[in-house]
Amino acid sequence: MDRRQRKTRDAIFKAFIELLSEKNVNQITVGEIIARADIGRATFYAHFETKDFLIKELCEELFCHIFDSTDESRRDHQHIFHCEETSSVFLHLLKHLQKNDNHILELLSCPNNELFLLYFKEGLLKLVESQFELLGTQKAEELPKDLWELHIANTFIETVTWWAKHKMKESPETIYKYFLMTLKITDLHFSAL
Amino acid sequence: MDRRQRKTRDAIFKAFIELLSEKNVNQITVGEIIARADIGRATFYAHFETKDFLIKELCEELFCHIFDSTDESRRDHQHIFHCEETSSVFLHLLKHLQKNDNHILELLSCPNNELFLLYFKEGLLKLVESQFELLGTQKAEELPKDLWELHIANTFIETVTWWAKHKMKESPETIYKYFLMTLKITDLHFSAL
DNA sequence: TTCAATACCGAACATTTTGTTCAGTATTAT
DNA sequence: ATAATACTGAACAAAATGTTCGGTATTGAA
Repeated sequence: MDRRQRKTRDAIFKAFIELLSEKNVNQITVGEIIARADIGRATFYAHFETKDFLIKELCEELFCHIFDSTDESRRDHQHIFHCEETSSVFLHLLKHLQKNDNHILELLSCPNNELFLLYFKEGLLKLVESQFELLGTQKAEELPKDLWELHIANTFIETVTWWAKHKMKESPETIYKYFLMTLKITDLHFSAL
Repeated sequence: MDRRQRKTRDAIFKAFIELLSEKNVNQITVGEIIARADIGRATFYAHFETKDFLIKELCEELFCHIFDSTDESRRDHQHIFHCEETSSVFLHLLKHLQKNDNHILELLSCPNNELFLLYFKEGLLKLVESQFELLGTQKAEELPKDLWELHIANTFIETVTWWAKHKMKESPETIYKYFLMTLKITDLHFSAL
């Protein structure tokens, strides 16, 4: 990609992320973005058809490396930071998130984060599904497989956003523990519901 | 409330819900809403400041009765349909949803449903919290209480949206079972993650 | 029934935002 | 050097938002 393109693209992303921390998505206009990014109006539209597409591509770019890094077929990828092999891809993900490259967690925890969560969930779901193939079928008769996969993805997202809202005071290991604990519940709690 | 007000308000809600099934939120304009609702432009703005407020008030109105009906202090409310007492407020909720009054499930499962889910979650969370007070503290040392409450609310929403996406073929009882099953997980599944 | 209050109408208007066009300039890769 | 391509910036068209206001219709209460 042309260096100029890369530059303006990043400027737009940066400006947009900044604005997101100040107001919610619907209130951000293209005019504000180009003013902040300091680019021409025509340039913006040369890059993105609409604001929704901007968000979509932003998410793809941000989430891409983080999910790719968990992909079995690309295990030999170069990490930005040193990454010890852990038994769980989820713990792996949490460690990535802790580095907070590109303000991913800010995006996921800002007001009006719905769209970001949507794209994050999309990637996560693929990951969960691929993990499941490795594991084979499990009690499919009782609980639909897709619902179960959905639940794991949702629970991970819920745990991560909770973490972000708590300013990430806990360690990735603690959060991973919480993640497992919310998935695995003692009978005690249940009967009361 | 003035009958005229009530009438236009409902007309706006109805038009908006209709449009939602055809296109996503961002693409719906005020112009389309007033055309469909067959009201004057000024009238719309007399009722709602922006589209976001419209959504907010729509949700409040729709979710109000469904959550109120689970409120302990209002147990003597008149249900729209006969409602046998069940041990679980969640099953109670599912039965309400099955009736599909006011297209609640359509809203929760349409594309760009993020805002609706947000408001639904808000109400649900209050419900869960109130249920928890009755139950007392439970292993608070190990898993933060708020995270646990969040998890129950999220799991319920996830199960319900899954149900809606499946055209609600399953019975409320089955869904309730799934809801409990996703919360309660066997050790088997886990170790592999 | 009468009457004051108020909600709606609808058209006109100002403003904002969106999206396009294009000639000129700057940067890039080769 | 050069051809291709990306950016500029201003002007423009189109669409959407939000406001104003005189006139009309409905309502709830006396």
